[in-house]
Amino acid sequence: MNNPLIRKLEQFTRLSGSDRTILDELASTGIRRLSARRDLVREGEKPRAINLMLDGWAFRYKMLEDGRRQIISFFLPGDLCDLNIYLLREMDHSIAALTPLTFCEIPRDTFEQVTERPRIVQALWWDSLVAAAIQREWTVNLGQRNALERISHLICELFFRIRGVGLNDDTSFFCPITQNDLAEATGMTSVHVNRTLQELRGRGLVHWKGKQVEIPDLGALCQLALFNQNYLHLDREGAHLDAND
Amino acid sequence: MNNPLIRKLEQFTRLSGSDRTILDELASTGIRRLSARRDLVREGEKPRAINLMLDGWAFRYKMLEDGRRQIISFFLPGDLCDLNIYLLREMDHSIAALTPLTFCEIPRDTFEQVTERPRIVQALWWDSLVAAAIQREWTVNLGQRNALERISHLICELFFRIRGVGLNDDTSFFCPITQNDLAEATGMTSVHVNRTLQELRGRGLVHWKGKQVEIPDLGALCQLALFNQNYLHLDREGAHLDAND
DNA sequence: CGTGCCGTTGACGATATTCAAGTGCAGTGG
DNA sequence: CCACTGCACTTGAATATCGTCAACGGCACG
Repeated sequence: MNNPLIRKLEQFTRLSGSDRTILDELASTGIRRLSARRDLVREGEKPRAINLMLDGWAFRYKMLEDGRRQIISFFLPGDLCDLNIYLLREMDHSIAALTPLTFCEIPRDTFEQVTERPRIVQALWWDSLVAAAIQREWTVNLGQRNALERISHLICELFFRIRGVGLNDDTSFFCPITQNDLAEATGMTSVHVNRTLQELRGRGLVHWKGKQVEIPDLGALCQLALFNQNYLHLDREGAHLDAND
Repeated sequence: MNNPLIRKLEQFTRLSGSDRTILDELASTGIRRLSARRDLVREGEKPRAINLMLDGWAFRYKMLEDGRRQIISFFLPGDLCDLNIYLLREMDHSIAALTPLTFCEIPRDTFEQVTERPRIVQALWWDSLVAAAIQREWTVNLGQRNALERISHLICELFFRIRGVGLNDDTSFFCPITQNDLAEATGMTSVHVNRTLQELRGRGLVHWKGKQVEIPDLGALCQLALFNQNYLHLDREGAHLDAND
């Protein structure tokens, strides 16, 4: 099986054959499927297990009492949600599938097996530090960037992350986000998202057709978005841990 | 010494005498002082150590190339920044003192001593899960709430967090944030922050005089802010781990 | 007694929202 | 095959929210 978690972690450090075996076992326990737009996890529930996304996209969201909804983050294949989440009594947010989704629920005990593997543990730490950095960058995005920059920045981030697990296609990638989702993720209305995408299309920076997003000139888009990829920590920072086999 | 980290962690679980001794030793190594508005950590630097805030406030921030600045989070006494941060090659954000600050730099080796203590390790995990939840809530705040709700929500959050380490004063607390800081934290201009605070004052919900913030009716403020404290996980969720001594 | 920071105010303008209606397209079922 | 339905996307006009610019007052500090 093609394990996107391995692919992602190897952006940090090269894993050994036995490391990969362990991660493959991890990713084959408790596999579940869910159709699009269904909740995997609901706010208020007791957390059950660690979820690992294998195929398809998902998103974290939170609703306000009056019905407003904010998408807090996107989960791509290879993404883990909330290591050690079972320490909490109840979830403070929900997670839903964006597409038909294949994921696995890793029980606490199973997960603790990988604790024996220092290289994997460090790679997982790297991953959660990056996840935290992404959340911080969303704060910056929502707080400081205007509509055009904000949408552009999100597109850049998704492209780099998708490329990290090898699911891109040169200058384009499959992106199942609707304009309404984009609105909920960027804190704008869908009307304004629509107009902003038209502006990007008009400038020749992004061609979003259906679920395929093409970026003819990534450099130009990054510049417009004030996108600095440093927060994704993609420069093989754990190279000194590389396995030799 | 009155260790605010202990105070904070005991919102999760009761610690034993020896747990507290270890945390007191932790909080007495590498003590440093910094005057207000100076950087503790700069974007681009190699991370050195884990920082623990002991006295005074600090904040994380990030600057865009064109000079715009977003405050990403506030650090109060007892707050730790970035466990395992030394896995990263360079910092993707900066941290500065908001007031004259006393903090300690905990080297990697020193920190790893506490790994022997399962109860402390779990409490630290709880703390970092809460920190992540706070960052998510900021995303919701910036994305969905309007100016009045947004400022109110931030005030509610700060009050609950300050109360968690016992630094509040019944219905008020010391809050060294200027209107300009508030603007950078909430993604508004300082002019609009000013007008929003006047509105809150006019409604009798918040009296912000100098560095003292009074909240006459916390319930009413929470209601206006659509504030739900569940994300702070303050209900002693680790009570089953309580030490007996 | 300046100097600088913080808070405050007014007038004006830009950015984004609201409301309402309409298009195109894929999927469903007669 | 075609009507029907629902969803995603699109458009226009009116409006609200928030930003910009510029100026002023109070207060602490040197």
